[in-house]
Amino acid sequence: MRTSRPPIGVREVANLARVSPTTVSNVLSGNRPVSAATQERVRWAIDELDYRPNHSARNLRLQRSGIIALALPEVRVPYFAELVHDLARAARDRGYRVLVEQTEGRTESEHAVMNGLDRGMVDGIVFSPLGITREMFERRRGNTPIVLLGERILGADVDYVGTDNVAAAADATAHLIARGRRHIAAIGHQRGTGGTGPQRTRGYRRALQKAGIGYDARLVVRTSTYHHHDGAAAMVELLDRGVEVDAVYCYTDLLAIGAMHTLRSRGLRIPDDIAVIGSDGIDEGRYAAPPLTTVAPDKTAITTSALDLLIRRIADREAPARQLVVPHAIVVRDST
Amino acid sequence: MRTSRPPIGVREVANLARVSPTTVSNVLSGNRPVSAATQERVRWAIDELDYRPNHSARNLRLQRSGIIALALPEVRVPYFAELVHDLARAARDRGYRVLVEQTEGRTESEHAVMNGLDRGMVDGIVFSPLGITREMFERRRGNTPIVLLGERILGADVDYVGTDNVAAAADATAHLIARGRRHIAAIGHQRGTGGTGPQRTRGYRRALQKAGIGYDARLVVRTSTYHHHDGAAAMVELLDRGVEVDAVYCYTDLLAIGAMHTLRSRGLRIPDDIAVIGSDGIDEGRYAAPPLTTVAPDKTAITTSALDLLIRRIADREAPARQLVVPHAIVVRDST
DNA sequence: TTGTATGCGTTATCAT
DNA sequence: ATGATAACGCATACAA
Repeated sequence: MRTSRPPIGVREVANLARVSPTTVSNVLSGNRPVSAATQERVRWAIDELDYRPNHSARNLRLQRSGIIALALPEVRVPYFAELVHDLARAARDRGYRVLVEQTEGRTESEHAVMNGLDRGMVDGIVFSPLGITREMFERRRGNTPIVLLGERILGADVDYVGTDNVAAAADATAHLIARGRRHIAAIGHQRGTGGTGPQRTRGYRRALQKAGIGYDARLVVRTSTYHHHDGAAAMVELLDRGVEVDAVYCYTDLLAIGAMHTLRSRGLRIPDDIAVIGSDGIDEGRYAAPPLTTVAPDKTAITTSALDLLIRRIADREAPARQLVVPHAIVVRDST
Repeated sequence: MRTSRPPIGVREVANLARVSPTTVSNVLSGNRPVSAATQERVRWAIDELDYRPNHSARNLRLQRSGIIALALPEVRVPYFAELVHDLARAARDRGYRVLVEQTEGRTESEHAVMNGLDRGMVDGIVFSPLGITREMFERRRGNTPIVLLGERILGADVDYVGTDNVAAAADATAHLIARGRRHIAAIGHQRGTGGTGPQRTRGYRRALQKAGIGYDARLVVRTSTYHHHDGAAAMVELLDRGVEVDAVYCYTDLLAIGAMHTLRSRGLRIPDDIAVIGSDGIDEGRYAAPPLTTVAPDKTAITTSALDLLIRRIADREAPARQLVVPHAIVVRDST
């Protein structure tokens, strides 16, 4: 079994087919015309020896790896899992494979990603950051092409694809207001001003103001991450504050599902007692109890645009940076 | 900005530090002792030039890429997303990165994975197959180390990590029986005899038999995949068959959550009217309505064992193949 | 402790 | 249409 054969390279194939390595290479790449007869001999030899090109050598020569990295906080968060899925699909169609790099919120990892990982390991990076600042970006070393997702670095000269977080939050909140709710809570705020959290809080406040509803800080609950349990815990905290609440806008679907878990266990009816809207549009929301209303970005647009920008940037590093904003839409289900 | 500097290699660093490329290499790898003074000069030069080793070149030389592939049907299925997460974490600790290869159930993709993808692209593959047969394995070309997950190829000389599917199914069924249920359905069977589906059906039947409960084919529903909607649809079909049912064993948690969705929309109470148990132990189950009882494999054991086997196989391709069975346990929640 | 020379497997340039 | 040769950037065997 598993007998270790000698390594087969273009040379071995060339010898067997009685041609030069160059010709073998050309048969494979189609870079130069090769006569039909020669081509057949070469293909036969390739098959005979079960030759397979060596990726590393080809990379070294071509200065490209055919791999792009997708850097994100955690794959096990469904939104990111779906992102990996979509991007891997789109990438495959364009001849790329996807390496997954989890930052898990570590600043050190985010730095490493910004600085391009190892040289030659990937041709480009699609990066969904948590806490990248403009300063971090500008101190960036290495010139691996990179496209930022979700979190815009204001004023930075960098390719970016995302949604309008402020508008999305305002739309979500307005949706609840349109449903007749007046005591609307928000779950998912985070400290700082740059991240998506604060942006969403801004949209939330904007919608309240537009409707003439006063802002009550006790209705805004911070979370450290965006998992189920954060949403569940935040909802417990919110209820325990004793403020009147008849609706909740959650900054991610996972938070919303966690929050609904708490509501159910407290015997509260959704949406009768409290309406819930999430944000992300993950599949899990369809099967939640009740099915979750959510403000969903056009995910296909995100992945294909990100890939397009990245590939353009790989081809031309001097091209002007582009910022793309993809549309979002409210998917109404039973939770509101 | 983005000015394209000349490429920096060991040579450039060596020149600036007034040493040979060898010494630079040694400073980086620690393979040979280097005097403190020299070391400092080299490090200074590295920093000065912002030198970063070229991955492709190093790979070509060392015949290793530092990347392992995780091949699976779909990342967006939570069980697999959690697998990616865990494996990526474990891999990072051992100096590997993870490339995700989605087969999406295509036989052609599974073949490609079996045959080792491109030579030199990855050092090894962790493969969670859907429809690999023993014959496919034995015709396998290429000798990229591979570890199979979940689905055992009987009699094949291949490294493998998985659970005892028959026992897990029997335990799940027995759990329902212990809860006093007698009309137990099964959702998730698939055609054939080799896959995990048929194995679980076997365990299900075994438990029924042991309890003296007759087997009724109308209680077994096939699904083509393992998504929410398959579970929901299967449950609709099951209820429409008009057979008496007081419990359901679903072959994955996603199926179970989909099934519960149908039950809720039909106004059936869980577990009062129908108890539901799933299989996988995904996080989503905790927040389902009601929280889902499940038979969960020791996921940490799976990922770390798989990685151990793979690394062992990378180091020694002649080592005897090992089959590892990791334990499973029933996590009791409210759905039963 | 450090340096010189070679080759990993491939493709591009320059020749024929 | 095909071949000889060099070079991608690095790490090692061999020398000093």
